[in-house]
Amino acid sequence: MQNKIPTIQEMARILKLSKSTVSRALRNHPAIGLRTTQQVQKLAKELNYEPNQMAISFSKKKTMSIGVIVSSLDVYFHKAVFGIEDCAYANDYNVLISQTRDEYDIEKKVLETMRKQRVDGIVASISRNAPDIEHFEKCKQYNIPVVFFDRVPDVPNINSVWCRLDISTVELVSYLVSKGHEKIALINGPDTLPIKNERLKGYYDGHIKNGLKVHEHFIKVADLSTVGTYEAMDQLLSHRVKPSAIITFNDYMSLDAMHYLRKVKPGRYPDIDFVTYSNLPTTRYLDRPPLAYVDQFPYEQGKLATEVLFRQLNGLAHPETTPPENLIIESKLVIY
Amino acid sequence: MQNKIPTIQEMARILKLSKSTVSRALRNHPAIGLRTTQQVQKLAKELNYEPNQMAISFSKKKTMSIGVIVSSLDVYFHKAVFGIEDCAYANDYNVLISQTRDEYDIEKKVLETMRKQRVDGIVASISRNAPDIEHFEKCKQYNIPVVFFDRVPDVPNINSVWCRLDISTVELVSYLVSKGHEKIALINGPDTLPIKNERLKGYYDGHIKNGLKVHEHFIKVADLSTVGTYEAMDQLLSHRVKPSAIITFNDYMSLDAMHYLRKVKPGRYPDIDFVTYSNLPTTRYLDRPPLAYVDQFPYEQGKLATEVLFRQLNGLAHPETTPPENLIIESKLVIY
DNA sequence: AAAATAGTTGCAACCGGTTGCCTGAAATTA
DNA sequence: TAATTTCAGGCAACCGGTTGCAACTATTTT
Repeated sequence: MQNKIPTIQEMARILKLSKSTVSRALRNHPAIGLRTTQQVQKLAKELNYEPNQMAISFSKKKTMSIGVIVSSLDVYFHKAVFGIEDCAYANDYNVLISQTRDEYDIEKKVLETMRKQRVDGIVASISRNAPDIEHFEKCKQYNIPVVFFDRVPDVPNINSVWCRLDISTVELVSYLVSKGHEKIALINGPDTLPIKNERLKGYYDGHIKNGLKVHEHFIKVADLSTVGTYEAMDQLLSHRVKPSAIITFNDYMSLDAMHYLRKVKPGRYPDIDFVTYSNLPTTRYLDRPPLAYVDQFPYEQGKLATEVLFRQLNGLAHPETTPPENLIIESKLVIY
Repeated sequence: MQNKIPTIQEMARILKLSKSTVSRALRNHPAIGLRTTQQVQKLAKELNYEPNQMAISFSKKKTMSIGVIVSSLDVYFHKAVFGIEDCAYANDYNVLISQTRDEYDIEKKVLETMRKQRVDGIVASISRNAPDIEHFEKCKQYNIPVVFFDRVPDVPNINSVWCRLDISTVELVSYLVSKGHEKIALINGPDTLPIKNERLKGYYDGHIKNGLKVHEHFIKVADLSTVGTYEAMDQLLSHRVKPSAIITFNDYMSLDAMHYLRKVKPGRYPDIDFVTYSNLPTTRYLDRPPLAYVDQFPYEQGKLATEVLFRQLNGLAHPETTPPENLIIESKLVIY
């Protein structure tokens, strides 16, 4: 009942040609005559021939697909994926997405799966609690280039694209100072080893630049859970000296922090101004949204990282003339 | 410099065995002796042998991967993808995700790509404005089963998993009535042909059940843009008789509608209660969130759809005893 | 002791393309 | 006219596994 799926050999049989000729004719190989080429392409169209991608991948040792590893497809990385897709599709590549849920073990597993699937290259943002990147070592052996983005491990000799936050954080502090704030707190994310801690650096630099003294108890670290943020807020606010503005690690944290201040303990403390990083589109619907945020341009990061990846892919044959690339883009302070 | 990637033939050469023996030994084939099997597996471990998935896919005509087609990886479909992944990974399958951005042309393109990649099966939520599903026809020829979920075309003889909304919508109306509302509006999504319009049905049924008359001007249709929602709200509120409660198509729309009422035209109209469908986690941070929402269980839908897909995949050899499945799950009214 | 059986392993085809090299015919040049 | 070049197409190996079947050895049965 079901139609047979046409293959090259089938078409060769029909046209009484060899399959190599058909293969070449389909790709407009110059060695094949015009008449033959047209004949073959006509038949291919009639039969709805579609090349078997599996066979091509196998024979060319190229899957024409790249792997993307992110912690989670939240709004932020979703934007990054769009950038990656746009670049990949423009190069006729497919995209395989895997989420690590920020767990090192899952990251190792999905990386292994991708290697076994023989993706041609990988764009990755490492897990927050990955202690190392040795699991990426094997990609070298398999000649699979890797470009890290956004969360970039702090080791030499890798491809990376990331968005520096220190300068914008200084601006963030300056902005708050210009609004009259002098007691500025920072609730940072977990302090994991392989990733740079630029929010903290910018926080210090911003205080120095504005001639403010840093109060160490204004600096808190929270895991990224709601409860963790509540605890950090609790500690922060239980101190004698209370901040008048808080810089939070990201928008999810700012939501929790604001919620704690205004809903969990309403009226207990004077209101506080918030500023944050990245940006959830839904934040703008809040009655009192954060005053400002630092845009980290996830779309652009994803796109750039993929461009780097393709340069590495094309340069695989000449590794000596294709050194690793490390691109840094500047984040931007956005005031509502 | 780079290590060679070990293959079966390489190991066969080292052990002076045939490659078929090595191949079988690696998979614990009973016909292979214990000593040989152990020997082979020992060497495989030493060499870090990893089977070439491309070669396996090619020779078995199975890619061990399924395709997922959704309009966008927003929060809602993101949950669905988790359900799909959980089920797929449990069956040692990989997942390829593609977003259509709700455009028919992109849907056709990604579907074609997946077919060329020879995914073993597809789980799809069709684009909102897809006029038909004929582009899925070719999957039959390629023996690629398709399971539609969430947005299910209303045609016979397909696999589908969806969540009925009519009963919950009746409950939604009843809930609002119990809160004293008698003038209840509905801002629905675009009325596209292939997908059932259960919100509207439930809206009518709910009015009948509660002995309320339906005012046609309380029923609006908006595209899913912010501006579209603003316009619908504007029309709704410009009428002499104003609603005291509004049912919105989804949470994004409720955010825009509330924003319009409270921020764009503040104080102009008496406040209105909102209820909605699905649920953004960030909604709870609003000062006046919707009172209730209808949970559509995207995770469960995704998981169930994938289970159906695997049953279809396993039944491919016996299509006569594997009829299409159509599962319907019940949505649930959740009151904050 | 011959025959049947069970347990191992190898041979070779196959999956559907790609590609280096060869061949034969036609066209051009010497 | 013979030699050379060009053009068009075919042959066969290859990518790295899987699999049906044959073959060989050792053991058991008759």
